[in-house]
Amino acid sequence: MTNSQSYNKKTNDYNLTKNQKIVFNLLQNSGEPLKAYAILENLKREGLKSPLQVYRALNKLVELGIIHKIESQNSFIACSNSNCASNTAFTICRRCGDVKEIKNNHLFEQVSDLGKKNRLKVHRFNLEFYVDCNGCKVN
Amino acid sequence: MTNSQSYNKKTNDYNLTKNQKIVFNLLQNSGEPLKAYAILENLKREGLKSPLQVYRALNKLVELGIIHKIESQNSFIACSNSNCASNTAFTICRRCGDVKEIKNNHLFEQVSDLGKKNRLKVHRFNLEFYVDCNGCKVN
DNA sequence: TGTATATTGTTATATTATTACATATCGTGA
DNA sequence: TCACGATATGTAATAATATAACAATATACA
Ligand SMILES: [Zn+2]
Ligand SMILES: [Zn+2]
Ligand SMILES: [Zn+2]
Ligand SMILES: [Zn+2]
Repeated sequence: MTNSQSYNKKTNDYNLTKNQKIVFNLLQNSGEPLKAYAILENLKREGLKSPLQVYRALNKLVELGIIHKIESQNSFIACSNSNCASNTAFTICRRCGDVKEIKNNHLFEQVSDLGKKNRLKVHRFNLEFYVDCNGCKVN
Repeated sequence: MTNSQSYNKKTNDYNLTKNQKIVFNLLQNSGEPLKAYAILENLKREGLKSPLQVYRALNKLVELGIIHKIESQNSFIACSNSNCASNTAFTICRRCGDVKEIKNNHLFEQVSDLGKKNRLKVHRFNLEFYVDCNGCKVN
């Protein structure tokens, strides 16, 4: 790749299996959060037939840290951060639900520091800022 | 009350209705997160009969900020913070699921500052530290 | 090859949450 | 006091999300 902004994680980087690949590709191409049953609908043409096929792939991809679950939406989004290391930070519009992953290493360090200062043995964290997004702010 | 640590929010402080009161009291007495259908089971003796009665009460209590939803568990816990103002911070044990609300005003300010520094119009935030709790750390 | 591990396919089922609609209660101003 | 709108309740049905159980395949690798 010529440009770090256009870098996308490759499915082969992780030895993904067939189902894992097609689910991951869909999420990466979508760029926005998708729900499991929406993914299933989308991928019926690719041969997926049951929810479990989708959930199994999603669970594995979450485990690898290359997608994240937006718990409050039961949706899944491809990681757009090359190094979030399973720590996650998002903005979520409280009106339209638009989700963006925060890419700010300084913020990640500061949140980790907050955990340390509170003497917590933090394995990972998840931070969600509920905001008015640019599209909704004006209304 | 003689002691701020023993202070519990009173149902009457919020003009709660009958169903809201019994759900809130159960959560406050429990002290740990409960799931909607577990609440329903518990409160059948109090006359609750349908999931919707529970969900309606829970939604209202969340809106008031006196309980919080732990999204990753689909569970609900009474707020143990007198002033979280709908911002929330928790530790969640990644092994046993034990949840504790963080009471550290300084932390809340710092996280709010992180939002401001990122030029976000933050309505509220939710921060989850996935930890090994004291009971599970030794294992 | 043999064997353990991981993945897949499929059906059924469990869990979580909302829609729809009828009824009742509460607050407030005429 | 009454009328009215807003809020809360009761109930049944159903939607949306997720997992259990089990058989069959594929993969890694000693
Ligand atoms: Zn990420
Ligand atoms: Zn928006
Ligand atoms: Zn709280
Ligand atoms: Zn624990």
